[in-house]
Amino acid sequence: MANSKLYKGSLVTIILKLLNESDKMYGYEITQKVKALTKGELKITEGALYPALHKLEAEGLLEVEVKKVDNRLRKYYRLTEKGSKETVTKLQELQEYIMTMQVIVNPKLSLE
Amino acid sequence: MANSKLYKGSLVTIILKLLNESDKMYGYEITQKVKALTKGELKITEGALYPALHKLEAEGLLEVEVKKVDNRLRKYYRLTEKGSKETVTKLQELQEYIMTMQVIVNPKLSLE
DNA sequence: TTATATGCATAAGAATATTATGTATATTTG
DNA sequence: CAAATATACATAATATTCTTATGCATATAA
Repeated sequence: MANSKLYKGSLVTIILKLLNESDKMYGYEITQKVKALTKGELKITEGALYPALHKLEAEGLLEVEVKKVDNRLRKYYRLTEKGSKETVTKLQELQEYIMTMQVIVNPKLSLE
Repeated sequence: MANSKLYKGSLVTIILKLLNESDKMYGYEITQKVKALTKGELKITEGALYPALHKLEAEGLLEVEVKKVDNRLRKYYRLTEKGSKETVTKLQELQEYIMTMQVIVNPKLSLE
């Protein structure tokens, strides 16, 4: 992915969340969407994205539909039911992660 | 570290921030401090911590002072000036990371 | 006296990402 | 019109970071 090492481990969460919003997306579209949303801050590399998509598919979280558009292939991915559930889990984990880090970084905060 | 994969990449930020608050700390103390702050949510493993401390020392961000307490060794680490500067950078990166992820996760937000 | 806590360390392996390629078509630019 | 850039997928080699498993040693609690 990009610059700060903190993004390590976030890719699956990002993919699942985007698919949860957009119904179906193809790989290249995901890279462009993230670049646009983050004003170029975060650039997902193909070497990370495609293997991640394949793994999510193998795990049954995504399903694929191949289409030919403008004489070029597109592999559209969409969440399975299992993928939708996992999305909820991943988003909860992200919120927990953020809260935990806030507590460590801001000594005035504390967890209940 | 622990459970959610999101913590990957966060260890250095955590170490630097804790040392920035506490002046000097030793390894075991760091693991206990994090466990206490996060109510057990996050457990830093020794296999991750000690190599990280050694690396930060090798990079000149930390300096060491060995002390014998109760007949047991303690290696106290404290930030160098370079380490203090890097702490600021790492905390900024954490805030950026959190903002970026919020934008991706919450479609109603956007970056300026 | 046996387990747990304190305190350090490293090696093997897993997981995740970067960098570098490769293939192919479409479109923009000089 | 040729060359560069954009679109679209893919994988292999390498780097980075962490988990798990060990190992050593002393102190304290059960």
